[in-house]
Amino acid sequence: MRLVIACCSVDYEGRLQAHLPLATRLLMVKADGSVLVHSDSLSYKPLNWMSPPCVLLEAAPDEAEQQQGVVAVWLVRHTKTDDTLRVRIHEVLYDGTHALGVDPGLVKQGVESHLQALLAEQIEALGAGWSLVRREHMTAIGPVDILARDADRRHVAIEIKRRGEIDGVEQLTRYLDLLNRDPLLAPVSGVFAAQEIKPQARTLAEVRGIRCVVLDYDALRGADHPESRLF
Amino acid sequence: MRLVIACCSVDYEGRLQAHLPLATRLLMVKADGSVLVHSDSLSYKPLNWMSPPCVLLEAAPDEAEQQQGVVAVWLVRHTKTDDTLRVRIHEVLYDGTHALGVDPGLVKQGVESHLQALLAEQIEALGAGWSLVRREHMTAIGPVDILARDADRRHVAIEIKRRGEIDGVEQLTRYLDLLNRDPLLAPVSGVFAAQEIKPQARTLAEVRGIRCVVLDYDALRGADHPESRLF
DNA sequence: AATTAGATCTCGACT
DNA sequence: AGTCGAGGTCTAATT
Repeated sequence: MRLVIACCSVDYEGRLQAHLPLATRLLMVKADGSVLVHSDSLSYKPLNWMSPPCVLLEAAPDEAEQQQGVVAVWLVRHTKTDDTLRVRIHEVLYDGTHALGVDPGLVKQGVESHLQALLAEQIEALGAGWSLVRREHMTAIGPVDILARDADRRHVAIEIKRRGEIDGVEQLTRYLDLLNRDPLLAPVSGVFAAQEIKPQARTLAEVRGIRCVVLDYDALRGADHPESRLF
Repeated sequence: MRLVIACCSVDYEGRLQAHLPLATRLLMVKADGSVLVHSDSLSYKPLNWMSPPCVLLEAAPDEAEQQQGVVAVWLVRHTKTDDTLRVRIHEVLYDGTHALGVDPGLVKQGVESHLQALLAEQIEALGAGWSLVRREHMTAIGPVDILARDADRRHVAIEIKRRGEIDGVEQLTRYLDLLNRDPLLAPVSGVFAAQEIKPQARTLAEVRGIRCVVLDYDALRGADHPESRLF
């Protein structure tokens, strides 16, 4: 990884056009050729960047650029889309290269798939006498997260989100429309389950007769496998 | 901005739990206190991070950590949510601080708002005799991008996206349902306009009688204001 | 402060 | 290669 602290201006042209006026920034060049331009605040997202696969060409400034004080020009070009990033460097304050090696990568816990697994194993948390039919029940327009039966053995389609918003209700509605056309399944009711449900989503769900359930991840995990924490 | 190249392991606990095994990485500490952990590949996104507002506490390793070769521990805590990032440093390969100053920020061109402005000014691009009623026409569930009239003076609601996907069609459908209940406006037809329309979105739109239009940003810009390019 | 919709979304999984 | 859905989404704009 090459790190350069430089006073520079940056222009991106590709899916849109973007311009960064002259200022001091961090330029990060990664082993895969990708380039990130970071300022000293507003974390997470670079001000400007180029994703791999791309190539970095370091060129000499032309006469007009030299007169404006440009000492080097980086031309970064995406090899598939021809998006380009042009960095005009006026002053280099630091330039260092460090060997980092391959990263073993991130281990995650607590995402939607875990919620789905936990709820499937504890389907009776939605009501006494409920039973699981299957996870990822396939339909013509995609898989329903969980298909279950209530205490009266009637089918229930369950859509699970970490954050329940309006498009999740729309998605569940499409599944319910489809499932209710199947005489072997109908009538199928709906449950919208999430760690957090937005007011608009709740309102739309209730209008459509879909039950909303707020999930407590820690409670589900604790009740199910108290010993299974990764950390 | 402080840059540290170090062999380290990282643990995040907050909205989920995440663990990074021991490896050499770049640690970036910004002026606002935020911390980013970057590897040498997979651009754009840090492996792990902490957003402001947060505080970095540099602590001495405890005995168990010392025996594992930990020479320093960074504890980064979000001051509102209590999310924490724990960086255990085994070896420091570089540690430098650079003053960058405030960044003047990014200037963009070519995003959805530009598309909307261009199409509003050239509404006749959708058909001869069409006229603009207004942009951002307000409804009870939010603003419709463009409300127009066709050659027969009938109302048309236009939803604009850079990439047209299924949720955009759902959004327009909700607007149309609502607008068609207003006797002063009904009947209102729909146009789904985007630089790119996904097949599923197109199919759903056509089933619902919504016309799909693919927008050419360069053509719209060129036809309207050939002299107004920012670059 | 809370909510909504856009993003050069990115990223991974699956077809 | 394209498509779809999730994300510690992030981020800016608006209420």
